[in-house]
Amino acid sequence: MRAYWKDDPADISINAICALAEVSKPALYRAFGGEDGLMRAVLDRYAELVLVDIFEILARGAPLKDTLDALVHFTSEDAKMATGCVFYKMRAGKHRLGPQTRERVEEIDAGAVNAFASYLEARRNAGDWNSELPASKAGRYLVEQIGLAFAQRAAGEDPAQVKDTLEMALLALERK
Amino acid sequence: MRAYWKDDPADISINAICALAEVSKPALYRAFGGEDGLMRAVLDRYAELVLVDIFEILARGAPLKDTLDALVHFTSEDAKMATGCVFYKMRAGKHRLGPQTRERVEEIDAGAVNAFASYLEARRNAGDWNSELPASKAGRYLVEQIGLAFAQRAAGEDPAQVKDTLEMALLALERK
DNA sequence: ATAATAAAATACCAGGCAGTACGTAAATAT
DNA sequence: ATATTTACGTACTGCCTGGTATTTTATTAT
Repeated sequence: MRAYWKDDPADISINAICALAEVSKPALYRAFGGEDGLMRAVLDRYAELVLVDIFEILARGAPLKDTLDALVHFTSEDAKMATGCVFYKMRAGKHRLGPQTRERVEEIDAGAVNAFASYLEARRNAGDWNSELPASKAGRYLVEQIGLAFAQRAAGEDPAQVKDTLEMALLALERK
Repeated sequence: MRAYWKDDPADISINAICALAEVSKPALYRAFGGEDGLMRAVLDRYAELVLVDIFEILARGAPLKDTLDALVHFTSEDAKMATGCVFYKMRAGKHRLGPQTRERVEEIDAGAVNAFASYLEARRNAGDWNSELPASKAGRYLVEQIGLAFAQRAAGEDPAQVKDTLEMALLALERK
């Protein structure tokens, strides 16, 4: 997971992972079945270890501004996300994934859109979000913009600039 | 160029290109020196064949709304961009590029930010763009958002959805 | 027509990849 | 204590990669 996190999953070979983990290759194959199984397992672990933080931010049910601030901070400033996000890295190279990993990526993607949409809908009912935008469209938009920010971080861009871009993009939620 | 355009440059081998172009491998090496030289040459050709259209849109000096509409249409609806943009594909996998191609990518990137910024500055002077945003920051923002849209197209997302996302993102230019 | 030269392709190189056959060592069963 | 099973790593497979040495083909000079 750490290797996939620091580098691009597409650039890390099974051989390299075995060396890093000090595990024999057959041991890895016995445990995970193959590269697809390993990546799927990594993604599952990453989801419950890291992505859960994002869902937790939404679950607080805080006012829109606070929530967006927290998301912006987590995405563009949190030190542990300095090399980007495993989920979004895999999503960016979706066509290279095996079937198991790909399916899991799509599940998480859909789940994230949904979680954002539900949160926004709740804020709309709370009178906190005044927009004619369908919540589902806004949820999709959030997922994409956060993905862009993580891609920028993974590319080594200045966190301040990543933050600028993301904050600008999120202005669209308050409009229309 | 067509191969890099349809697929991800990182997924197209020199061997595959030689087969597609019906050219022997040494012939390709004589002409371009290597993979880096080939990609750089492709990028140059692509710039004068396709990217020029974007710069041409800006050069018209049309009102902001018209220009943004044209950019949105070109990015999210133009049929020839259905598989994304060679430049942005290379930029997305920058760490995998050779030195020549990488340098050219960075030049084009900087040039694009500049062209957008200059255009916006001109529209500000024309009283057409009322924003406190520094033009350079807005230029960077535009480059990133167009990149996101092309990445979505390359991933096969519904053009209508790509358009939605990009149009939402561009609202940020009118705000603040 | 033949010899020298230039151009171009075949066939190869080392290295890395995902994945596995197989021999060996450890643990369990009798 | 011995036989059987289970776990495990070495060493290998076939394949593909970017890049090139060598041979063959075409052209030019004599």
